[in-house]
Amino acid sequence: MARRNDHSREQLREMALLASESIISRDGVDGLSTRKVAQEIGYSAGTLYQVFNNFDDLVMQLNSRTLSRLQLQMSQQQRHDARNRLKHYGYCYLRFAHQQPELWHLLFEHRAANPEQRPEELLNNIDALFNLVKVALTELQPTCSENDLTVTANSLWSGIHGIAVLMLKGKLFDGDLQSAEQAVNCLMNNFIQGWTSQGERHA
Amino acid sequence: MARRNDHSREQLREMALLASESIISRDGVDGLSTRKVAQEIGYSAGTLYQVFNNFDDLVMQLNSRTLSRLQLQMSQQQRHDARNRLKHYGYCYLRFAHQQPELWHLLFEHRAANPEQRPEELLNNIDALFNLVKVALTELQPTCSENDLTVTANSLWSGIHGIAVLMLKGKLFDGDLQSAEQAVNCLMNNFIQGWTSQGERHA
DNA sequence: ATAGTAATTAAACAACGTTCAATTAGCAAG
DNA sequence: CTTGCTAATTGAACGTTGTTTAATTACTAT
Repeated sequence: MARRNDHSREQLREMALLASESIISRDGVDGLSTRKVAQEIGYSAGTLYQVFNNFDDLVMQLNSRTLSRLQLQMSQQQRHDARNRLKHYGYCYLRFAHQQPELWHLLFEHRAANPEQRPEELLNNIDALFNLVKVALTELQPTCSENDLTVTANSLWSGIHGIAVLMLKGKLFDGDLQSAEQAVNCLMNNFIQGWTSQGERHA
Repeated sequence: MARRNDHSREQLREMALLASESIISRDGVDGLSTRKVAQEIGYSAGTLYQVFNNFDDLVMQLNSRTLSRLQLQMSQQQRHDARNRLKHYGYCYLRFAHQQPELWHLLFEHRAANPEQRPEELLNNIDALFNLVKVALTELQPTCSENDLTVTANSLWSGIHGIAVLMLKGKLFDGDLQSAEQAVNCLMNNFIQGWTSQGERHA
């Protein structure tokens, strides 16, 4: 029996999340289980329920970490030109999905039994990510209304997300990064070209 | 014990797939199980393995049906104008996802343990769907090369797919159909506008 | 009718998330 | 230093899951 003061609750949480990431990188998303995590950190499965509400809670907290890592990668090395910055965001997103397909899959494809218990941290990180896109778009069209901006950012970024999804799904883009990057490039170029072309705005 | 000549193999398959769809619409994707299907058709779980290689095989065959239904919806009521046809495809795709979220989720989000055993029928249906898009794009740019056409169709359709994914995910677009349609409209307008604008092509 | 074949089943297996009574460790008071 | 209380930890149990297999049963052909 592990002693009671060996690790604090916070340490336990940290260990469990770390172990989870290790298990996922070894056995894939479907290889993650409470019993494996428990064994890896030297506790029994029941103890995990002192730290997490349930399995989905563990996954959510894992996703929070993943998302903030992604956000970090995207927000660093800012380019001056808004156009190139948007492209950079798309490539970052894609590269992240390609480098950590399992964590990415868990982040965007996991279905919680009770979606209501999504931690705020995760929702905030999503918002922060979308704001990066909106800021860049604003620079391209300073006169654009807030509402149109939101729709446009949503549309464009959904597109990038779709490319990442289908890249990992494997069939489209031969599942390789380069051809997916080509798709991001194509989408970005045409979308931005259309959006900034004189005449009517298409929000 | 169900009698041996009560149903042919093909009938059994049909019954199982029908029962599966019924279970999914009642209990959701995660409510689908071999035992439930077996019970619903009056056989034991083991018998299913005479008709399906495994659970994933059943899901794949279910997905084939779903996809061909989607393809049917998309290919009917063809509009003459290529631009409007593309939009129609997008709306169809979105509406289908919205009306049958569980089957749609199973179709695009299910991860087979062994992805190699995807039935050809499913792959063919995917190709057929993409061809609709490519044909419409060709009409917009008859001089476009086959390679550029493929990249463009992939990019555009991935974008539509991404919107559908995030609509069902619930957070973006408030999870409602109307605002997702707005996003499709935005993406389509800007993308097509950019792609058909004079000057450089962005494949 | 009987022998042989093939479909069907029930039971078993391993693994899953989750719960809970029992146990044990740590701390505080006497 | 011992005793008693509290709370962390555990192992076993429950109800699931997909899948396999030995035994049984139903049909067919001789």
